[in-house]
Amino acid sequence: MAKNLVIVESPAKAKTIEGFLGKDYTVKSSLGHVMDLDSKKLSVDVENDFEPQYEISPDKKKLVSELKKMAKAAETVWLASDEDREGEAISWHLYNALKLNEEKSKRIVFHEITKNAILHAIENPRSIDKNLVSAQQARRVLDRLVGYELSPLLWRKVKPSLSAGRVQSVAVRLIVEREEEIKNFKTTSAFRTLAEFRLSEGKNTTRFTAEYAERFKTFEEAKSFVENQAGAAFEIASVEKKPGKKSPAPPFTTSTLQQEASRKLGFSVANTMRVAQRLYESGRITYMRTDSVNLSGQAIGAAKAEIESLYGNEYVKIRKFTTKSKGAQEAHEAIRPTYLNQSSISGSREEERLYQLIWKRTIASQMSDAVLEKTNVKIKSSEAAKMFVANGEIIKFDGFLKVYRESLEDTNEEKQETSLLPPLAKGNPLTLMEMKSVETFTKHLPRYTEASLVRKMEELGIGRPSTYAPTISTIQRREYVVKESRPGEKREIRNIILKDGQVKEKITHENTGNEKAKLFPTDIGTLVNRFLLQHFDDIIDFNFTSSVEKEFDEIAEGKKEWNNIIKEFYGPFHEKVQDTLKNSGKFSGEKLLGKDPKSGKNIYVKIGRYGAIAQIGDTDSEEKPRFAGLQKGQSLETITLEEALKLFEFPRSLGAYEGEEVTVAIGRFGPYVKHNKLFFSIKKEYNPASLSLEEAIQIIEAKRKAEREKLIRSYEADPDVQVLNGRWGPYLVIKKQNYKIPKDRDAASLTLEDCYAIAKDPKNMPKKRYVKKKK
DNA sequence: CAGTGAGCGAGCTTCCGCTTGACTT
Repeated sequence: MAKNLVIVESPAKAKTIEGFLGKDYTVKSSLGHVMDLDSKKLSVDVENDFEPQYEISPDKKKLVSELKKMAKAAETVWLASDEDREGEAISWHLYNALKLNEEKSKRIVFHEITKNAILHAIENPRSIDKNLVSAQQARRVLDRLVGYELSPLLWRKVKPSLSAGRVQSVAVRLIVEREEEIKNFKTTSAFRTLAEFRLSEGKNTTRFTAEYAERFKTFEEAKSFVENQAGAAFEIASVEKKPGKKSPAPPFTTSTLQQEASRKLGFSVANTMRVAQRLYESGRITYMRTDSVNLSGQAIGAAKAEIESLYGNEYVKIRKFTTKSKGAQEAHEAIRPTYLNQSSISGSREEERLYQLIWKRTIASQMSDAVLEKTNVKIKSSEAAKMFVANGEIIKFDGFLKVYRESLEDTNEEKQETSLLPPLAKGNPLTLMEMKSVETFTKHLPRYTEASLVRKMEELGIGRPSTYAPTISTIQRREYVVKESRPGEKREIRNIILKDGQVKEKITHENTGNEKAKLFPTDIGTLVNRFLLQHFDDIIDFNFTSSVEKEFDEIAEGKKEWNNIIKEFYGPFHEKVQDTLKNSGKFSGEKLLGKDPKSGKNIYVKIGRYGAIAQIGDTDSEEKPRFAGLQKGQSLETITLEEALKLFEFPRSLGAYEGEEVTVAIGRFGPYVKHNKLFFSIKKEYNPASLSLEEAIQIIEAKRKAEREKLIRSYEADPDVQVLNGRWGPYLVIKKQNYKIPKDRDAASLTLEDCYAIAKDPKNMPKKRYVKKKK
């Protein structure tokens, strides 16, 4: 057994470090936290100074006992978890879980995974920083108290299984409020007038575009302006040249990597992290969960050498970037290639593309500025009060743009038009080729994508690199928000065109409101947000996290006691929870839509136990109300009385088939046809509202046919065994238990013995995915 | 997810932040 045991957080890191240290060192990883609060209980003693009740995490029991054994045999245990709040707590928990003591254990930290940095760290050990551990404890306890008191309140007042928390509830709030802004946005239009010119004299026939400095509010104004330009004379009034420059973006952090991979490669946030993880594990890139833009000295040196050899010395510019995002803890480097001399790697297509993006961004960050020349030209018309303006931009030196250009963020701002300008001088007469006044509409703020939501959260200091992707998944899994693409609508655009001395009007079309993979709030998300805003606006305040972070910092500095901070928060918070529990009724978002014209009963929509429902009749009337679930795509916000009434037309009888009644209805899994106690789901091609008996029979017969073809083999000797054809190909059933059939076996020729053998092999057991919700 | 879908109603659900797992049916 080695004399020294070093414990880091990640296995990939452990492997690298073991290579640096001699045979006297064994390097192991803790795989993150090893202790946590029991998830089944509150596990915080609110009566007793908020003492947290930690336990060894169930999935870490084996690992901890293994580490304990190794620690016992070792002379010294080096606790080398990351140098931040969470890392310090991990070391402290290891210290306790492994039953270490002061003499036997040492705390070390390093910022670079190089031999020198590790050796230096080992020469300069320290002890565990208890204040930093207390700060982590405060963070942990606060999140538990908020999450585990608010969530059950939601179960009681809104709907079971919901959740709320310091981070996720703010993420949902951002999406809900953006949607409200969009709903309240009033589109207006104005007429932009663009003119295409060329020089009247000389050989250069390059055309260029200029925009008139005023926008017209009405079609009439625009039209009379354009008409007046028909006989006008144009000349260059001024030419102004200004130098400009562009600088490269800093190297990637988790958040910026997620944004760029989304914009440039179309990756979801979760996918980016999955691919980056693989690159990290295969030693291609540095750690992918980081908020640091810092590059190690070694990396900068390698980047410099690479740029020099690829593009030349004039393209090198060494830069030190500093992190400006709130609450950054900087335990790691920026995300960069491990070996900068590899501009590409071989792997899966996704790995190759993501790697290349990281390589380019890192290299570009150490390259020269791009040098630009911006030209602003003003053009005078003899018949107009204001000027036409043209903007040009030429790149005099490309610098970092040779390698990488950051994608533009999706905003509602119009991009300024620039065009390539011919050489122009003051006084040059111009010939008007064409003039167009085009109706343009104002745009609402864009909806969030996964990646732009992460950007916003980082800006607000909410969440951490390790939680961005999981948080985005959580709010979708809870059905607070949905990621969707929606087609836009066609919109008419009025154009006024002046060409060859004639003014014409023309209608063109544009597609507007088209959304791709954007986040939309659901009814539940909107309702929960409204509830939290009404009762706990302080918790979902955008500044809540940053203000508690300040307090955590003071705990870390030893200026405050962690349990006092929690006490100050918990008192009023808990009281509000109790008060809401007692004095506030069900929060269902109930809305009266109108009256049923037939019965005169009220029609409501609201959120029920399983989601959005419509209700006909009043709860307190003698006759019980009837309920019907809303269809996919319908929402409390937008459903009309007519649509709600239609929901009550189910179940509907279509007539008889084979002497049995055929009905159509809508269930938990969508519309279905019922016949002779059997269910047949209705595919999207059919409309359940207008389904005819003929169509229903088609559906029934199609399913029967599939059923008939389902049986591949059965065996007389054992009727419990069947080989069936399912949605994913052939499978085996023995006594209602399903088994996979290995790919190299021919399903149709399996003997009964083969079937038993297949069933015995545990590899063929169906995977029980973590199906938490059974029903 | 290898068949589901309605009435009863007990028991369950939940946070954030560290890390990878064992697979893709």
